[in-house]
Amino acid sequence: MQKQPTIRDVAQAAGVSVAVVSRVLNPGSGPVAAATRARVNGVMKDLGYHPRTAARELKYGPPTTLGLLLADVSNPFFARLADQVVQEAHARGIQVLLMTTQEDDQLESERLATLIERRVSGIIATPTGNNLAIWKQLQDLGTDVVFVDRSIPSLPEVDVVSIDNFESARAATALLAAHGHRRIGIISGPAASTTGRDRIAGYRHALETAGLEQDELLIRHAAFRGPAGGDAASALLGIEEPPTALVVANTAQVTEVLRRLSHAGIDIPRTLSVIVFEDSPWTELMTPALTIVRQPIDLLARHSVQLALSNTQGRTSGKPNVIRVAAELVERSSVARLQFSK
Amino acid sequence: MQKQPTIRDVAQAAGVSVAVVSRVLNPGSGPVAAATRARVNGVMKDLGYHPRTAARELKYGPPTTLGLLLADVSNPFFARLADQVVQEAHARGIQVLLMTTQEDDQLESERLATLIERRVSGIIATPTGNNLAIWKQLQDLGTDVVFVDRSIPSLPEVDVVSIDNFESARAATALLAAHGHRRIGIISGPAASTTGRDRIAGYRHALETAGLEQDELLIRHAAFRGPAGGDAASALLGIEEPPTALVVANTAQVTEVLRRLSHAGIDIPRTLSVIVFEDSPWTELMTPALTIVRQPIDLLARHSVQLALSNTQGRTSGKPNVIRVAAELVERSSVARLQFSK
DNA sequence: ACATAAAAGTGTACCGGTTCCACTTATTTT
DNA sequence: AAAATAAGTGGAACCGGTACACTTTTATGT
Repeated sequence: MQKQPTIRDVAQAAGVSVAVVSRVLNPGSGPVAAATRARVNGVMKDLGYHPRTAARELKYGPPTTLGLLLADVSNPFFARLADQVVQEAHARGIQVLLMTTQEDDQLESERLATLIERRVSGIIATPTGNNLAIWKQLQDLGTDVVFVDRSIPSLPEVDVVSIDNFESARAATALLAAHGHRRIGIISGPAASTTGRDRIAGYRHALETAGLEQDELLIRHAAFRGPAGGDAASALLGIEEPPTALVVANTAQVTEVLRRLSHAGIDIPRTLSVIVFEDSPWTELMTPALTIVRQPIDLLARHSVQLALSNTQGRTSGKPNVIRVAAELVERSSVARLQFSK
Repeated sequence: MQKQPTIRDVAQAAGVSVAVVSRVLNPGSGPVAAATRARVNGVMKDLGYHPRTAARELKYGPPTTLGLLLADVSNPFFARLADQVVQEAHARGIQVLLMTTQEDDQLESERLATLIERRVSGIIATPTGNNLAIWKQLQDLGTDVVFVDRSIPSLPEVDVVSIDNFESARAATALLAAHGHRRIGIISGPAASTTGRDRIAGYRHALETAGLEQDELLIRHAAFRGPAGGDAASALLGIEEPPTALVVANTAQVTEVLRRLSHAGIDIPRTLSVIVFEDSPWTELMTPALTIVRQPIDLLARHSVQLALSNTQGRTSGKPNVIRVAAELVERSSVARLQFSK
């Protein structure tokens, strides 16, 4: 472990002032003779000098770090979002501080406190729905906050990037209705989540349009974590007149639901048609290949990063941006045409 | 956007010196009267004051940030590793800077430069295998470097945490041999990667022990990215005497391989038994449920974080730590007992 | 050749915390 | 009651860069 050289060590070794070294470090900040520049660069290399980001940041709060606060990263949807966000950020020379909330508001507030102390220039987050005061404070502090995937209705001034949840669920439900299904179940996210609610709304709309009766027993809200999805599936199978089709609109619970269906001996799509909100390569490898709603994660990531950097990169738009990108319904083999049985 | 209050603003508003405010901020750093502490805390809350991490870090390089440099995060294995690492780090009050290399040494070197400038206390990485000089420099600088999953043999002084690749591949191969298979194929990682090589070595050992002939045609190295896995699968199916069993030891290529097998009309396990290195919930939902090698990701994460923080947290062990945790072979239904055909 | 402008380089205050040391006041010891 | 000790607080240097104001050197124009 060697002692780290500072800019003053470099200046001394090169026989120039620190100001010149700083200029070499930041091209464009002032004139430096070519010979001097070369000499300083040589000394920096010899000494193994690297400027400290922390010292730099002290002067002007820097748009060089971005907070990414997700529920978790084990969920493939969030994982791929994180992957894309990191790539987008790196392409702009921005670093990403990754944090998870585990869907816990207490943890969320701790993470947010850390992000405040670090003075990150922007935050991309899947909010739990609480900690309103902190979110507001963040914005007052000038931090660009972007909610991705979900939002908080009582914070309308925050930018949001998500898929069109209403339309996605509507389209999925409509597809099932078009295949003759009259009893269509849905397992969505918690009623407290905007995604959960919006998808249910789209579902209801599709039923209405198709002239189908709405049965509250067919509508299930499940928590994002734990066995909630599986339990909802079991409950759905156990009602008097069980559904012949199911929309699994809670991405985090897709495998739980499928596991339960499998254990219950359900034959997809013969006894139950299924559409899932999930875009893992595995969905195509299943027997049968699953019909899915695919979220364009790359677009979500690109827009999120862009918005999270907007204030600092100029474009101080007055109104909050709400970007809804279209999801794609990919038809495969888990939806059967229902024979009119009665 | 309000102007951010500094410690001096707080001091003035509370009618004390900055030194006192600093002591309030860092309990244990000096005496403060209870009444004063309360007053200062009140002012901090009123002003919405939050100390800047950057300013803090300037004084003493702080063990408060850790770099996590992975190939990518869309691969579920890395995603879950990232998830666990973040949790472990947070539990210790450490933040995680997430970066990806896309398996590209150029990108890797850029990321490493950034990590040096940020003076992170530790780095957990899946190295591409190049950039030896930079890795060495990092260590000289006193950064705790931990390679996870893979390693670089020419850097024996770096800590490594991984599963026992040799033993895992040996056990998987031995299981297939025990089921009567004599033509066992393997698709592993690139020959340049330690995981790729170690797994092949374990495979060879199992064949030897079982008294089976080794056929180089049955051994395939595939890149981590792109269609390499699928191509290897096709090649394997196309040889004169194709295998009756296959070990997919390249986690990143599992779905690619399965997709190709599926397209080729292969019936698992009737015409081909399969064992994959992968532990997604989906493997259990496949038809048939896949026999897998499960990596204890939580252990990998825990040990990695621990080692990455070891220097700063005391324990300046002299020799590099090499931790190999056992992987678990989970038998399900994708391995068939081979009838003696000839 | 001389004025003038541009280029190159220097000194130093500053960013926002932390910490050492000096100093004052209260408490304890003998 | 005097001396020793402890508690509470303030002043200022410092961490490692950046940037402004300023001086010195070199180039340009007529």
